[in-house]
Amino acid sequence: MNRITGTVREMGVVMTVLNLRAGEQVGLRDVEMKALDVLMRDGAMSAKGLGQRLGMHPATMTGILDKLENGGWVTRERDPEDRRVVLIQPVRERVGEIVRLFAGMASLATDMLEKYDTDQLATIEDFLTNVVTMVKEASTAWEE
Amino acid sequence: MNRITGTVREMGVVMTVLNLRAGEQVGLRDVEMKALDVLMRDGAMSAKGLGQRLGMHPATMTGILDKLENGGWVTRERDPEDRRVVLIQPVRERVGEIVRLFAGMASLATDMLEKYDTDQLATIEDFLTNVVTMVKEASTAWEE
DNA sequence: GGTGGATGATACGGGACTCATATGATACCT
DNA sequence: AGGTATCATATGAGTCCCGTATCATCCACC
Repeated sequence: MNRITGTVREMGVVMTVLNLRAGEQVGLRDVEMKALDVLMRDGAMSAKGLGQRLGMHPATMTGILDKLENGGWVTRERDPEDRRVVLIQPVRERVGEIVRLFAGMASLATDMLEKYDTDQLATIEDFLTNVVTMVKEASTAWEE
Repeated sequence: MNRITGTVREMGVVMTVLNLRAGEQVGLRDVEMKALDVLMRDGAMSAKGLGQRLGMHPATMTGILDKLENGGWVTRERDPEDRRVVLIQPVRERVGEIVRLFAGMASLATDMLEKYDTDQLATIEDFLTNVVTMVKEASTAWEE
């Protein structure tokens, strides 16, 4: 179990590198790709909502969204329900570039997962879910 | 298994947020904490070696190391074997601050892992190891 | 054992990023 | 209708990142 924490730490390092490398392929930063990922999975949301999801300062979001909008990754539109709010829509065809970027890794991943039986997959999924909730708790514990 | 990839993606997002939040507690960035983590686990190494481990440009490393040295996180010393090389030593007492920062999460983690039996732990560890090698391969595939 | 070409780290400067604060528009409450 | 809260953005200061040039050092080869 100590080996597990060591592997998790190493995973953190290699994922940082992965995000760096992947980002330079499309001219985006880690947090910008994460923004697109969230938008693709959760759908359009307000600039503020997206900023909270990513832990970014509101003023920083403006800059990020300017860049993403200029690059054709997202569009901005006023929320008709509340005209103060700007809804961010991902441009799905464009974001497909990133999906293709990770296509190689995705196929490696499916190959890798095929080696596990159903019980093992359930264990893995349970573990990952636990990690996500744990990390979320730890993050919010530091909000001031 | 599609749920697993979704959870992994979400894990990427929450880890980005975690690193952001943890970083602002000690005034460091993601990559700087990763640098310290690598130094703590692998021991002292050259500036270049560390830069390659983290996928950072050499010139960027100089700035990062200046900051880490000023903050008392690391020391620089010439390698007697090859006087071009600068060996980076982590200052262990100081880096302990970061360990303490994650102490809460670490204890949550051990609690969480206790719920799994030996076989399940082996599965988890195997999975994590596979992820690390997979991510490494994907990263190096993009080097130009 | 001296010389030319590699290699490691850093100085410098330009461009990009991040954020605190202030501003303008809109919604909500009474 | 008036006052306050909320959302996004403009602005400017500080920081970060990297391409290039530079200096010191090593190594291979003669």
